[in-house]
Amino acid sequence: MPDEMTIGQFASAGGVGVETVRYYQRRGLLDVPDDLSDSVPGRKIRRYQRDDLRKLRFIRSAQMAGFTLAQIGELISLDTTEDRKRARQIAEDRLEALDEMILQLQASRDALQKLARECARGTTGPCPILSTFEERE
Amino acid sequence: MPDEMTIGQFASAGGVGVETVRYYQRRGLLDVPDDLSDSVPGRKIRRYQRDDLRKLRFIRSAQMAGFTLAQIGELISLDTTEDRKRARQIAEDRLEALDEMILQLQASRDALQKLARECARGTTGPCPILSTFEERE
DNA sequence: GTGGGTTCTGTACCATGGTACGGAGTCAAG
DNA sequence: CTTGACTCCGTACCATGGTACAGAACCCAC
Repeated sequence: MPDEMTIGQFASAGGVGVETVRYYQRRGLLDVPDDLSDSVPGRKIRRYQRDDLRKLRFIRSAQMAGFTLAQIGELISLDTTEDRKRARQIAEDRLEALDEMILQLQASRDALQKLARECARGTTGPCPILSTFEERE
Repeated sequence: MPDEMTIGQFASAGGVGVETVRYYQRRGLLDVPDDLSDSVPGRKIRRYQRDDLRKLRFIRSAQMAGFTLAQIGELISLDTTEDRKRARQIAEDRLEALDEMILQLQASRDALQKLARECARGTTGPCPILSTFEERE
């Protein structure tokens, strides 16, 4: 992976499509690099640095953690500010939501496993799909 | 909760809005009850039964488990058929995805907790937000 | 028997997170 | 010095999962 990347290399290094990179730029999550009119004069194509990649990967990870793009935007802008309190607040809110989500998912997981087992037992008649998710509220 | 419900009672018993019920009907996930022209002749307003509620709650739970409405539709239709194999397949696929999701979420959880702790320690300077999600891939 | 709150039907609109496309410019290899 | 791949920019389109009307009919209470 070269140190200066074109958008195509950058996107695939981050595991996304070129269009997605541009979308994140439109959303203000990634910034558009070097103004390409100044600095290196002969250059009309933008280059992306490792730092951009770091940010892009952050976006993907945070998304996996259930943050929306809007929240991710806030996190990124907090990264450079001094507002520790706000950053911590966001993290803790998400932490709480995440814990709840994990519990919920685990319950669903168990229900599904039960379903798979029920389905495995015996070979005729319908599986009790609807009842699998019942009485767990 | 009465045994025969109007759509409004039905929706709130299921924890959704009336429009959502209708949406699920349009999607074919819930069926539209008794044709209201035949059966009880004087009646122009549909009634929902406990069984419908069971289905509605199933939909919500399955959604929580990460199923899309399309998959849920398939599950529901399998519930009454004999295709145990297919039902089991779907359940197992989702089980796998769910396990992965839970792991991912737990990793994110840990990263976030770390972030919150970092933010708590010391009161000045930015929190290391971006780096929190780093090097865990 | 007249309100006011539901219901029914249809169609329109919304947010989120992308994906696609057209047309022009750029760049590196042969 | 052309050709083919990639970039830039704008705008349009997409799927998912709803949410919001409008206009008419209904139903229950007073």
